[in-house]
Amino acid sequence: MVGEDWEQKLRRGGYRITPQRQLVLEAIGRLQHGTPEEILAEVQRTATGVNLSTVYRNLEVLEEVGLVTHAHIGHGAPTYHAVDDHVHIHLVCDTCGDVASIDAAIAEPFLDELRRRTGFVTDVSHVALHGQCSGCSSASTA
Amino acid sequence: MVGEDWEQKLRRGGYRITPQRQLVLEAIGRLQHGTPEEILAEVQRTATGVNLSTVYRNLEVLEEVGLVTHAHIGHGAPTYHAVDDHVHIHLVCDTCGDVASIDAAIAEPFLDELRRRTGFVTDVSHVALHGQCSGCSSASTA
DNA sequence: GTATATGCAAAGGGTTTGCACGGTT
DNA sequence: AACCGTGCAAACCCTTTGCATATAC
Repeated sequence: MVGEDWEQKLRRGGYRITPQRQLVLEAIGRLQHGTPEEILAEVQRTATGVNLSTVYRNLEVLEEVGLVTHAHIGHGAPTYHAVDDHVHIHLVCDTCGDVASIDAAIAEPFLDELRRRTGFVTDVSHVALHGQCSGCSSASTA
Repeated sequence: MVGEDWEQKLRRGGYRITPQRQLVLEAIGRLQHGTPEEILAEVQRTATGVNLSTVYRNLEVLEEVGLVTHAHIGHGAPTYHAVDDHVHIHLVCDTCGDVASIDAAIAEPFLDELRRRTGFVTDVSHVALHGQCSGCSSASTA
């Protein structure tokens, strides 16, 4: 579930290994992706005492050591996911609210071109595209 | 500055023409892009009495009738801009915080491909890419 | 034993909403 | 005159922070 080296990564960053950190990491692994609140809910299925602010603090730490990332997929809370997941792009439908994922490879040619032209290096896992999913766009065209 | 048909667009949507709506629209035109707070500040250079909640309500209305759009470029407040601006993509540097703009045309081939493969229709003006600008990425590679 | 991490509660930013008044149509 | 829009203030959501306690090292 959670790789063997997560402890290494934390220690290398000067952080301690705590049950809360492990639980947060495992919760993300199980959920695939989730907001801080959702992650807390998942963590609390195992340990009810864990606090929201602990989740926030640990998400920050886990992100700093490269175990998780987050993407902003809408007006509300960001979504966190494990770094070792296959890298994907979020497609957020602003009409029905659905969030789909697609393999990030599809964007590589574009992002390469972008880097060539501007020097900008895109964090692929952080990409969220807004628009309309196929269902909603055909409904509004009809 | 503000096109001639903005009144038309509002009326067609069933909305009234008010000084506040005009001021918000003009402020966005002058700023090119800005958060609700920044737009309020610009509006208040002309009319001090205008309220933040009025700005929020009018941004929503102006967006609904197609006069402005917004993009989320970071953890904080969204950025609004006029629709008749040349359409651009935001490149947000997560290291130095700089936000660059680039003509959206560069993404068209990718977005076309995306639509072909998934049916997802992307709102181009709403795209914000996170990563590192050329300065920061060469600094961290060096 | 010491420094870091946690829980709790309060504070903080950004945004929305209820209500009475004022302005557009 | 009717209804929509505004200002004001309170409420709300999400996130951060101060502080005392607990825990990993």
